Amino acid sequence: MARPVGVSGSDTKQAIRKAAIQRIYRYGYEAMSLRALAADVGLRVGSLHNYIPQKQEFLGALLDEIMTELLLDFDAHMAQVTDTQEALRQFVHFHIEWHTARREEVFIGNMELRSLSKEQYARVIEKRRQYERHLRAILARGKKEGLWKIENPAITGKAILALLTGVSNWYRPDGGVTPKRLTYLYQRMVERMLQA
Amino acid sequence: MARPVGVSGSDTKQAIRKAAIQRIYRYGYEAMSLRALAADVGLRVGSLHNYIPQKQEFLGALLDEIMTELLLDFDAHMAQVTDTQEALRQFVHFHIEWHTARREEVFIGNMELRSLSKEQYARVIEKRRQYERHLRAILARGKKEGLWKIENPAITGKAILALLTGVSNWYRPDGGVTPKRLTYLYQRMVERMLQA
Amino acid sequence: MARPVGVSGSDTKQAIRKAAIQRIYRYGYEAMSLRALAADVGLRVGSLHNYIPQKQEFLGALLDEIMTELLLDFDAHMAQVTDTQEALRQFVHFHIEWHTARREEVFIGNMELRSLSKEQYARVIEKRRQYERHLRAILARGKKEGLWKIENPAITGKAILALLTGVSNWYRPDGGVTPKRLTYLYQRMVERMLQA
Amino acid sequence: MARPVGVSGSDTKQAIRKAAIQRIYRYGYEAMSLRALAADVGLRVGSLHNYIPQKQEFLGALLDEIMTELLLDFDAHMAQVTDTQEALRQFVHFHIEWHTARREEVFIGNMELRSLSKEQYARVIEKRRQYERHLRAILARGKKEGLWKIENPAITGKAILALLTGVSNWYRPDGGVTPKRLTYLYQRMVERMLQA
DNA sequence: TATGAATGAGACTTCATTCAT
DNA sequence: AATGAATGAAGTCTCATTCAT
Repeated sequence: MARPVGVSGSDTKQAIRKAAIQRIYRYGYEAMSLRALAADVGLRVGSLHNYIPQKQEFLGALLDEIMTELLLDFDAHMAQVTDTQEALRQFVHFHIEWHTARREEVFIGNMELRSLSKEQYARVIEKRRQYERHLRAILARGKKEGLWKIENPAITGKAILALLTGVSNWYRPDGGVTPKRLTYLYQRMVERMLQA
Repeated sequence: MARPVGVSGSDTKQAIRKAAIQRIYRYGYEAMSLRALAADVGLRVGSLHNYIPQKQEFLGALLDEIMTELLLDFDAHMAQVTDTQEALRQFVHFHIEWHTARREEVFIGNMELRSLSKEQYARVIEKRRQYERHLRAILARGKKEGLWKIENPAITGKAILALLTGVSNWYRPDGGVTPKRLTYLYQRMVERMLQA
Repeated sequence: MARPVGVSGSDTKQAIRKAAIQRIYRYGYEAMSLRALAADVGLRVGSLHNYIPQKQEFLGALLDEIMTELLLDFDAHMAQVTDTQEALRQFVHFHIEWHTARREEVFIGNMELRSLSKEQYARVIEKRRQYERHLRAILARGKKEGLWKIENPAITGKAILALLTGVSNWYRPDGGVTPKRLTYLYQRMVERMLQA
Repeated sequence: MARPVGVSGSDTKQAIRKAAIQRIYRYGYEAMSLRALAADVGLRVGSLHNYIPQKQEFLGALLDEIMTELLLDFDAHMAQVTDTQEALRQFVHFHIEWHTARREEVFIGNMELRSLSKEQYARVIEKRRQYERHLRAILARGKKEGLWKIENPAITGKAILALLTGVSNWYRPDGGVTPKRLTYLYQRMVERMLQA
């Protein structure tokens, strides 16, 4: 059949992306069949290949985009921040906000690394490390400034990230805790963790 | 064909279990083909079905066993502990130890919940919650005793678990940090997080 | 979209024909995807259907055209020839010339008969037989005139055609042998084959 | 379903090979669907993969086997022959015999070279060239011994092979000409072609 | 005339599973 | 206990074709 009236490929592409994120989040990349994904957006599996020529490439591009957006949003968020203590607070703020607002994406960004090809993995993991470096830089500054007590900066960085990212494992938008409150609680926890 | 000399069924079963854990850990349950698993232990896929009648059931049993062992080991570890502060320290100790010694099992115990059937999920998640309740009980006692400042016990519990469990995402036995030292560092972090 | 400046539909049709011949020659009709063919001439697959409504019909028409041209060119070439010996020489001359100049077309004209529908096959094979009859007629005349020793005219005809057509399997225009020389060599071979 | 009573994999393998040769001969490799091939031997398409893990590899192996057998049979056939003229006669004899007895295999061995991967092609074409070299060696000997008039040995070799191989394009076992008679006719033709 | 969106059929392939041997 | 042969379902992907724009 030809193109239906009033259908734009760009809309469809977005719809596919959204549906894919949902499915990967819920069942995992391997368990996402293209047939089911197509059905989600009202297409037949053959039509999907106008948008997803290769499932594997699609995953790589998706994770790359997620990490790229994370980095860009982070830069924008931190642009004006100079004070180190404020930087840490804003890191927590940003991380919690992003990880609650874009919970699914964040989750698959962490979980489906293992489903990437070697090349894709290298590309995405580098962006992930870059993000971690941002946190470690803040921690290093704070340590130098004598603000915090940090025995092992590498482990402390990993620990804080695990602590914060854990939110995406259980947080539900309708769960009775606002992102604002969540942010506040985690800021306090992190600050206490680093108390001199 | 008859059983080769010197091979016992139980050994094979253990070998399969081990290989399966490795594969699920590395690539995920969906990505583990029984053909490949059979090859790992020197069998053909047909023979595997003497040990794994159903792939799905196998996963359920595996995760159930892991959680059961976790709970049993936990009970044994905590048997003699009465003091609340010591209990927290021992919780961290136990958790870190188990999550470094049995990293792969822990990881798939968290990740592959989504691959379980509804019934399996319910059974396993209940054990998981039970484990969480142990931690929450300690936190509640500490709060009541005025030891710690805990604004939201549920979230604090989730946070501590995320913090600790994160270890299994990056810890490598050959990475220069001993489990003992790791335990110490995390004990300190957790205690500071809860400082009054 | 409108027709780009300076592009005429007829040019495009010729370009498609040429590209199709190349592809069929190299990989075979079944292996020629219309997607790839479209790309060869700078179109998308959808646009191709303005020129090739049906792939199968296209092949039928292509082979029919090739055989028709072969027959027409043959008639033109032989128009003035009356002497029998000269006729054989000119047959060889014509065949070699056509089969080196239009190597790909000749090749697919022989090879892709099996990809035709029954009706197409009947139409094309009839033209092919007609061409064979021209040779057999020459041979028959020569036999009657006592020029050549021919024990089994049918087989001799097949043999000569196989001999000559084989050229299209290995001949390369840049291979160090001119068509003229090639013609001479094959004329001698054929004449010797028929020596009384 | 499990293995039916009285079925041996080896028989099935032979049946598949035979059916594949028939199909490739008739319709070409690209046009041979594994579904159809499976049906030919009473299997479902999935079962075929116990015998044909990869269609492409299967073709490569098939053509390689054909050429290998051709070379082996040739060596056996020529083992006792020393006289040059007799060698040529025996070459024709062998070639005609093989190309009538194993017409389909020979045909696909020539035609489906283009469907091979680069590596497969290299392997098979080398065996083909080896066979050609056998003929060229005979021709060279005859030329040196002054038996024949050969202006361009390379082309003469190609020509003779095309002449002889052409048989597989039209010969039918039930067509009224015995292989013996066919051999005789082609021996005569070839000898005349080379007359000094 | 050209495009892009869609389709349905069918391609090869992988998979978990079954069961006679 | 282990194998090999087979199955059916489903996987990703390709293809020729259609047609509104």
